Amino acid sequence: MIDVTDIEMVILGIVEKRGPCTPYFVRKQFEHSPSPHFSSSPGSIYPIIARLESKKWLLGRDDNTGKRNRKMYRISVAGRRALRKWLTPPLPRTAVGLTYDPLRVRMYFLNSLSPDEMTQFFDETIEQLQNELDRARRDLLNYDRQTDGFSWLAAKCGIKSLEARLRFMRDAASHVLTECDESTQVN
Amino acid sequence: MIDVTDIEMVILGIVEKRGPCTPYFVRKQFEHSPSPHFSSSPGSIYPIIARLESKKWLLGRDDNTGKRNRKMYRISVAGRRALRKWLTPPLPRTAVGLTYDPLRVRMYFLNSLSPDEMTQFFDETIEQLQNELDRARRDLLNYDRQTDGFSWLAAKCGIKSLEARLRFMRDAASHVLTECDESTQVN
DNA sequence: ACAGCCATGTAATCGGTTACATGATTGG
DNA sequence: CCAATCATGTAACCGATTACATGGCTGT
Repeated sequence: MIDVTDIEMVILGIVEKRGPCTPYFVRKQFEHSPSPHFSSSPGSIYPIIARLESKKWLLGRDDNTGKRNRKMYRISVAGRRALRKWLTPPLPRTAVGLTYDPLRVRMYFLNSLSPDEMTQFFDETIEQLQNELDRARRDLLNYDRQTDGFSWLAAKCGIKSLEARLRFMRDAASHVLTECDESTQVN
Repeated sequence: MIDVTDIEMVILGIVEKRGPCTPYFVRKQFEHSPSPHFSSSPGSIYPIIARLESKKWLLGRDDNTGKRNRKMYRISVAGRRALRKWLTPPLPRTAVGLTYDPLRVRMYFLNSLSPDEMTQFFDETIEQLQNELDRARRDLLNYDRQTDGFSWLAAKCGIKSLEARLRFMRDAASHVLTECDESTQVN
């Protein structure tokens, strides 16, 4: 019985940030997001928007300006209040503390691999990370820092995070692999 | 219908890493983990261990050596194979790409706050981050780098990640707040 | 004509968690 | 003796996702 979920607040935030919009538009925002965390499928978005409407945080009305049958949603005062509450410290520890990192958790179990497989692990993930970083840097160019300052900032934050992981993996690779060399020499 | 979930592999990995153990022991590992991502409650752990047993990746047997009624689980050959497959590149994009960061996503919506509230946001989260970092650094001392190299490495990775986030938040704070000052002066 | 996008929604499922429930052992 | 910890498990729930289903509009 959690108060609010992150995906609820993200959807609410999108409507607040981009102004009144359709569920379809929200869906596209998720689809084009560089972060793959949330699904952009209709079955994921529509029920949550319905929930937000039942909480009276989003107000929906049928929009018949065009020919198409579509529904516009705008944020309510209560919705804005909920969003600001979610943004206001103190944030829950789960929001500030260690985030979940699938790479980190794999590293924890890496001694289940042979030295050769470890080498492969580091080589390939470093390359994949480099690709992700390149992509993120290209994405950053899509944001206009002047008009969309916080989108730019969040994107930059993602890049910094990827950079840190890449740096760590490079360091770890050289440490782990030289240690393996040493033990090979001893044997 | 996902092949395997991360929590399954983490439990499998713990049994592989620490040797045959009880569900209770696995539970305590989660409980004492610095990463709060997975729940350590019985209702979370026991069903997953049962699932792993039904997949024949874990083999359980009643252990009556002591007085207590407990069940020991060990990893099977197939289990070890599954674990190594999970660790072997190419990893899924979701494992290598941008991880979900509750702080980053909040930053994306930060223009919903007033300048004062933004200041508060940065000040308090920076302090919370510093606390988390201190805690993580203390935790690192519990790992013996020699005997438990990859546990140490993973912990270090978590620290590096926290450091990167803290650095970013400090930078962002000064940038955002000086910009606010400028617009105040202009008005 | 028809592919592809706009646009909306539902049903079934799935994985995980909370809350509940039980009892034995151990240390102070 | 009593609190804390060891130790196991189940039932109900919950939120999110996949897969399914429908139909109109648009550009080629």
